[in-house]
Amino acid sequence: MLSNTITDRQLEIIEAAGKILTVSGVVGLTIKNLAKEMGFSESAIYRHFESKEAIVVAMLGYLAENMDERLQKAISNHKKPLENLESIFLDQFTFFAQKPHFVVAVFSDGLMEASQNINAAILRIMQVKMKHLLSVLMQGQQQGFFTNTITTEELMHIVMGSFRLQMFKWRIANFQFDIERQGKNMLHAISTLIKN
Amino acid sequence: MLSNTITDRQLEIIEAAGKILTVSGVVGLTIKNLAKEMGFSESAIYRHFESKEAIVVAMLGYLAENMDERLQKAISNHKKPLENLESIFLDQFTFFAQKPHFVVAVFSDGLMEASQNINAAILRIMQVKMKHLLSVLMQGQQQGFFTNTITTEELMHIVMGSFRLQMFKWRIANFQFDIERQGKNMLHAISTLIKN
DNA sequence: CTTTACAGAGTGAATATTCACAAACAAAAA
DNA sequence: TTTTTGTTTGTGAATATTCACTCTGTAAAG
Repeated sequence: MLSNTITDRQLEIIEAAGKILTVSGVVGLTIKNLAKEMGFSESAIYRHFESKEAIVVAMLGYLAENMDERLQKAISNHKKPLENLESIFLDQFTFFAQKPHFVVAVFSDGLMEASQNINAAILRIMQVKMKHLLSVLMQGQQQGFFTNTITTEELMHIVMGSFRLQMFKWRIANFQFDIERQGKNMLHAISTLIKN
Repeated sequence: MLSNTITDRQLEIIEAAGKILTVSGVVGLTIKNLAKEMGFSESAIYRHFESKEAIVVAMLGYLAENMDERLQKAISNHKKPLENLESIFLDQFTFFAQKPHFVVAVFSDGLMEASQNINAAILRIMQVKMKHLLSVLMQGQQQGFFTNTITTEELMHIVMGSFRLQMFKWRIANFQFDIERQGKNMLHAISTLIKN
């Protein structure tokens, strides 16, 4: 849980790493490129992080924290489950639209294979998302808004799968279409399908 | 369409590459490891392929051809759309259960970033799958078996997304659960959801 | 005077690829 | 039958490049 009090410089580096990810992908994320982006030497990077892995882990941890907070705010018990589901998705799409590099980071296997720590960090992000999603879906089923013909887990699988595929498409299209618009369409289709 | 008549040795190398992918992932797929797996020197690889990229492209092309044939056989106009949908999925699960390395290859971004040719080869595989899926889903909608509340494309997105996520889960679980059984469960959930 | 933040030069390991060369074999020529 | 010629398939050494990371020095701020 150790709430990493990240320095300003570290945050700058994380953001530079993000920019590189967006433009050049995982293979482009090298210390050399990172140093160039920061405008100083390679060795200087190691003043602020002990390893490249630490940079990526910090970045993913930052995302996980951020996402948890955002989703918590997006969901409310006063709203109907369908509205909450909508909020989750819109929140995600808006967030990723602003920071597309996280799409590369989270949905990239190149990263996952790199190290166990990174792997774990990515899974943690997925779990954050699933935690909120599960609670909303379950509530929806219990209150009779969503279909009960399949289990909550199955429902979540389908919803998550659609979301991830949407992100994948956006990514291979080089972020060249409006993810918020497309995402809204997809969300609408899913809603139609799972509504009672 | 130049049907690459692949030599026996080339096929052996492709299969060795597959084995490496399953065990060590994309990062483990080096010429050195490939040579070790084949039991001869690194340079000998270049007797059979002009580059590492060519090996991967050949491998993916082989998969695409294979998949197209298999799916064509799996689908029949005499069967009901739901049965056809089932056949597609079961065929896929059985195939990937036998050759798990293709999961690594197809669902890996590390590979996609490597080169445009590889990228295109992976997309071609997706398109093969989507071609067959779309026809079955459309037929099912026209004949009133599947819901018409959303478009065929939206339907396909949801179905494909669920399939891909299933594969992802299997992969990060290191192929340690029965994909055919789990896949069948997921298929059942989807069927329930999209049936009229 | 000590700490911080950087630069510059360098290290070893890993990478894909190329090179000159050799063994095995086959077909054709003597 | 022997000799010649060419092809296939391999070896081992060397190539240039890239990578994450380290060591040493230095200038400035506290």
